[in-house]
Amino acid sequence: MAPNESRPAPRDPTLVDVAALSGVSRSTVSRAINGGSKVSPEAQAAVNAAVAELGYATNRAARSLVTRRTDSIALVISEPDEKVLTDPYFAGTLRGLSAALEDTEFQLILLIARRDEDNSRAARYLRRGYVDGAMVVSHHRDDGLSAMLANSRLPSIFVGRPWDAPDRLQYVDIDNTGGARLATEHLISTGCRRIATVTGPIDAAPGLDRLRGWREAMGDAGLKTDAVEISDFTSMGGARAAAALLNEHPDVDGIFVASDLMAVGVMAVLAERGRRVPDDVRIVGFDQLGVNESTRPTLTTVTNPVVAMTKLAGHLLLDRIATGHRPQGPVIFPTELFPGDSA
Amino acid sequence: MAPNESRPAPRDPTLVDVAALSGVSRSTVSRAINGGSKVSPEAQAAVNAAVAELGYATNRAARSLVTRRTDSIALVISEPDEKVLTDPYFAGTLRGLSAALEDTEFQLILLIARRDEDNSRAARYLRRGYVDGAMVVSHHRDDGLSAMLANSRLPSIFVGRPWDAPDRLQYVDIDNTGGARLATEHLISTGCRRIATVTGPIDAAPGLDRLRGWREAMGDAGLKTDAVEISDFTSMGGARAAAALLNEHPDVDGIFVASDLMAVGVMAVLAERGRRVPDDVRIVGFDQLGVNESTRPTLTTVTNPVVAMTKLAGHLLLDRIATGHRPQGPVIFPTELFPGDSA
DNA sequence: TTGAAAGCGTTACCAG
DNA sequence: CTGGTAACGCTTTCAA
Repeated sequence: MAPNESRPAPRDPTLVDVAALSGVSRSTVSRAINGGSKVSPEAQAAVNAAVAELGYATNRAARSLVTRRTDSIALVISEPDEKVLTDPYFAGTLRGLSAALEDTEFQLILLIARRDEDNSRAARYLRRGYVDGAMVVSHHRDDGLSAMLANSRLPSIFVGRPWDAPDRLQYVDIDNTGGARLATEHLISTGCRRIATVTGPIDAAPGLDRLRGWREAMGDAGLKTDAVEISDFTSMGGARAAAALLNEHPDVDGIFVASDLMAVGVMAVLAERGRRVPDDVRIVGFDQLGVNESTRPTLTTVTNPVVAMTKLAGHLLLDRIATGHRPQGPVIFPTELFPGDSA
Repeated sequence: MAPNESRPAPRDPTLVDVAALSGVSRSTVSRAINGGSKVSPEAQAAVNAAVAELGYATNRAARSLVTRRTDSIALVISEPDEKVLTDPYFAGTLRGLSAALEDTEFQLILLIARRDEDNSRAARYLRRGYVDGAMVVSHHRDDGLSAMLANSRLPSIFVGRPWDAPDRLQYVDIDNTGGARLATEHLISTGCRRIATVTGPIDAAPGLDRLRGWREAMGDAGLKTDAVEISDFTSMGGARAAAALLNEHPDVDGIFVASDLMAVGVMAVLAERGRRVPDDVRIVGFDQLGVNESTRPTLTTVTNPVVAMTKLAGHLLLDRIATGHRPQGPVIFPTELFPGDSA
């Protein structure tokens, strides 16, 4: 090869190249590539062959420019404290959405909205039209996400009931209240009478709902509902809450901890103070995302089908994007008590 | 408003609109928007005002079409077993990269490459040119990622030494071997003589290197290196390994566990079998990503600055994308022993 | 069923 | 420093 002829500009193949090689027009190639409606079998075959031979891949930007779609959807995580990202719950949402997008052309764009900075960064991004849809998997009262999306044309779905306009926004959720009831009733049925709860952040729905479930069950049983520690879904937070709890209510004999991660911290403090689980204090957690199996004793907990739920949420979102349907009512997943040795 | 005049096609504002409003040409608007070189202060101001008034946002697709950049970078996670995604390590990589992209126009595209499926899915995606760069944060011998990227023009960076062509691929890493030595030497110095190790997967560099560090330290001290359990970085895996270990080597008095998550499982089994930590068996973990604080006793471990490391990796990658420089040599972060009560 | 042609909104080159 | 003009690669009418 002559030195100067050897580098014919390593340009990626385009539609034109495919058209040339397959002997049809650009238009036909385009149709063949997208679902092939109104394309003769011969043309289709020729195009397929050319695509394979050339290693052709559509230029998303060019397509996007004309279709006005981006083929990408955002997973929005709004967390004030970065540490929280450590929760296996988020890993679950990632897996669920990832699974839903698996056989599609959609790509997953991760949007982490730290609240301490200008909280509109994520909102701005979403509004700019850089994604075809948004799935919000964590969201707090003051992040403005639900209000913004309720007033936007961007298809969205919340995992967990949104703070504003839950009637106009589509969401999936688990039965947090029911799950918390289940947990609390289990403690009651095994003989606990002085039952406390360690809650998640109460500026978000899950924290609030699980607290409500505990209250309801306690009320129904005629038990006092004064032993409440508000925490943050982290294991450190759980430890702090447990310490406070033992100081203020030394007589507790059961604790409903609103997440397994917090329960780890609670159990550690209990062990430190010489309280045996379940003999002295019974514990029920919430989430069943793996950590419940690695505590000693293993944790009795409430199931939380995050992966299935976010996968469904992903499908619902894709569906809305494709059909343009209006938001449907919420889908609520049931929860169950998951047996362990801590209660 | 007359019914028919009231909907003037709610088209997003474009460069043309901005140009019209600010009284300059499209070209000038474009320059003003991108770094404003060769733009008079007046023009700049006029454009800024128009942009603000119109709420103009660049159309990424159109820009991408001509610049041939996508302004997005992929975070690639290649894990055979989905469960592993639960590791706080991944949350750390997400935070690090996310932080590096924070003040840029780049978006983070998450690519989860399950290995059981056609393992080329991720590779194909990367090769198609849909991202400007890739950061691989988990990678195993058979996933083909390192070989593919070594032969590709796509700028990439590995977090953790790549399996193939570590000399041609850029990477950042922690001193796994050194950290493991540190841990093991600490066990030795506190009097342990029968020291086992529970390793990570040995088809990936961290698992291998931490095992090597243990071997070196043991060899230097003239101790036997036969108590090795190969595991998988999960806490369940750690539990299984511990059970096997206690059966085969009941006389162990120290264990270097290659990750804190596994250490949780190990400690649970130890507790079950009535072995006290640290009195009967001393434990040192690896990672210090939070879980070390929530075990009882708290875990002595080795620091792993994932967030800082991935953040730096992100900057290095952006730098390469911007300048086109060739891959630099690796950057290795030192590790330290982090005190706890388990050793 | 096919192809020609007209954009989609931006950047980049060049002359002024 | 500025503005005109030509791409960038694709989809989508509209005729044929």
